Amino acid sequence: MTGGDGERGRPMKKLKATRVMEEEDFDDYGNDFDDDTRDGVKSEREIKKRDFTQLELKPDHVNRPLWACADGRIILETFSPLYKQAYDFLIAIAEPVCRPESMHEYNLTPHSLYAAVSVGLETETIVSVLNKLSKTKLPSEIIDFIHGSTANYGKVKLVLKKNRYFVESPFPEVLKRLRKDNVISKAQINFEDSHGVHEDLLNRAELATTIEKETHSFEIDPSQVENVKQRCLPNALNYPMLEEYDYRNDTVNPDLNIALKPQKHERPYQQTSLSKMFRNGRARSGIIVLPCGAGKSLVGVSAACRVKKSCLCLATNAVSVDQWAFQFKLWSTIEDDNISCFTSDNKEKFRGLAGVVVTTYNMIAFGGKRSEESEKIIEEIRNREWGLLLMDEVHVVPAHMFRKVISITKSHCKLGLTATLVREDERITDLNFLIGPKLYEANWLDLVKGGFIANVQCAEVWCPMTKEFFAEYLKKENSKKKQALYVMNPNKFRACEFLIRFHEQQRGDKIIVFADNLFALTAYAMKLRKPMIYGATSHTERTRILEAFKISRDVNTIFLSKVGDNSIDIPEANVIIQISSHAGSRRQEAQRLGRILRAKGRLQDRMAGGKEEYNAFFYSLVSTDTQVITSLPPSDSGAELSYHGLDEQIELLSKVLNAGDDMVGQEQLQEDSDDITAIKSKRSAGSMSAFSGANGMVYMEYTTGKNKQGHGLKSKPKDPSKRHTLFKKRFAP
DNA sequence: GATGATGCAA
DNA sequence: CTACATGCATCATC
Repeated sequence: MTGGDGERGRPMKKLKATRVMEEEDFDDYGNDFDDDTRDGVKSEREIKKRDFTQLELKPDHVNRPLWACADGRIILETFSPLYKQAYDFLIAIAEPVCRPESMHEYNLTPHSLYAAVSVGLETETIVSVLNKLSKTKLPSEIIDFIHGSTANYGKVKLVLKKNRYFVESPFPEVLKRLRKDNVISKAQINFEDSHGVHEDLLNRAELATTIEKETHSFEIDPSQVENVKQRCLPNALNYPMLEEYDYRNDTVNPDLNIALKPQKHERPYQQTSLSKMFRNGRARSGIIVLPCGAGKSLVGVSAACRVKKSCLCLATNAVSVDQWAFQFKLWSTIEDDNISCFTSDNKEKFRGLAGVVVTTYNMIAFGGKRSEESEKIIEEIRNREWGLLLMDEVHVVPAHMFRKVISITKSHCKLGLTATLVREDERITDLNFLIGPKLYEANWLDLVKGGFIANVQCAEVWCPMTKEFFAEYLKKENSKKKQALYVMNPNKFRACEFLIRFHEQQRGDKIIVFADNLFALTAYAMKLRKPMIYGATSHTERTRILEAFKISRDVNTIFLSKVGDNSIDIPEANVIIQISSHAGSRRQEAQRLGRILRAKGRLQDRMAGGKEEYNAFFYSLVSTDTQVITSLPPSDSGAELSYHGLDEQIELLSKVLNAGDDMVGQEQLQEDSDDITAIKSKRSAGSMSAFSGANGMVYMEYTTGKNKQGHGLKSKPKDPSKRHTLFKKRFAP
């Protein structure tokens, strides 16, 4: 770790190999140095790395909350009185690897340290605070690593001037070194060393300050900006380029008349995140991580209000675009003339010198033929110099889209907003250099405690396959049929029905049921006579159903396919039931979880106090094939639920088996779903107590909201004392 | 001018 | 890998 670039890649690599508890992947920056190719060697070294007996304990180690290991790993005790301080500190300097209940693991990486310094922590502060918190004497490797990773920070800047990009530094030797690099030298436009530089471009005042600071610079090809930035990252040349926007002294770009409305105030954590972005009167590019429902849009609008220059706001779809425009008008004093939406069916062009344009990533990055109208507006967007590029839901946009967007638009400052940096593939690997370092990540638990987001009850519901279904399941080769059997498991259906009834009738909740499988979605929705929305549902139909869900007391449950993951906004819902054949992707879960977090924020405002109460629920129904129920108990207690009788189940089974690969005819689906929306949800006065003891048909594994916190979505605490009081455990696992 | 079907892209 | 969903453009219809 003390050595060159090759060494630097190692802590990350190691971590991947040793990861046991979770598929958390924060640290892969495409660093592919692989010096341990033979597995045997690897594991031996691994064992040595895990041997901490050499570490020197401080005498008062009991009072200190963490261990810092020579390989850059940091283990934090969550029960320490200093936990809170240590947590805040670690989140700023290291990447979270794994956060189970009592011990958290973090990893120091060049990137995490880069992010730390970019939000204002100094090298010596990092070392001394870490030392204070550590139970052991800090290994010299770690100290060297921190120094090495932070020493070059701030030496090089990327500056946008009159639509041209310059690499600037007060250190000529640094620039010289950079230009020796292949990628960078190719990107350079003017070869003569431009001390005093581009005089033609600068007015006298600018020139004066340039000379005063003795700044040296060279110009680079705008299309190569991304490559140059990447070469400068910690894992390559290690001169990460600072992108700061001195917006107050920008006399080139016209000001935008915008401010926060006087009565609107940021919440503490929103202020904190903004304070990371705006330091020393400058705006820096980066990513802010806030849970859905914690008010990301206010952060975005606030940022625009501080910069007071033209702002390009990008969202994932047209619905989102309208919402952003609405948020701007809601929170800020922006005049209607100065804000415009740009989507395929709403092409407003803005007049005036400066303004806010809200559009989609697609619209900017679209490669195909454009309508004449679009072409004009796009041209306008290309040619403009944007003060702020606001990028929403940065975690769902593929990297290539960013590349395109960032190379097409010219912005002084980029702010990425996201609910989670959890990813399932490499798509957002590059966010750190495409946008900037993570500036702030809110602590979920703090927001819950503060009543800013919902206190979510998360439960995994294990539904054993019935004998007949499981028998067929084992027989089938066709994976499609297998999946159908899995998801149509009658016990799962009954669990779903039970949960819907319970929440509708006992608590008056609003429920969303997610099913990725269209066959299951339609089957469930039709059997339970609930409205559903899926891809083929028309736009008008969607709004009709959502409106009913929002307003009507009779429509309290809706079924959604994947459409609901991104594009549909349903602030009313506070219960989610997931029917997935396989455990859904983590990102998807986090996203869905976010839906109900938002809702509850508002509810919680209304009913102050009572913070122990759960006010949102997240269920994941899972078919288990590991245990087979030998016979369905013939008790009457569950008779009000569907598929109570064996006959019914057999009938269902044959339906599932007979459903061809084309499943059910689409026309019929369309018709039926139309009917469903017209039908009022059936209310029966059945006693709920009958269900809660029901037949031992389901085993409910319950995980606390606390453990779902942060990135631990998949953790399964085993403590039975924490089970939901609602459910009585019938079978031991 | 809204609405819907269709094709294309990624 | 497939299934599902998306957004944009164009043409046709009411």
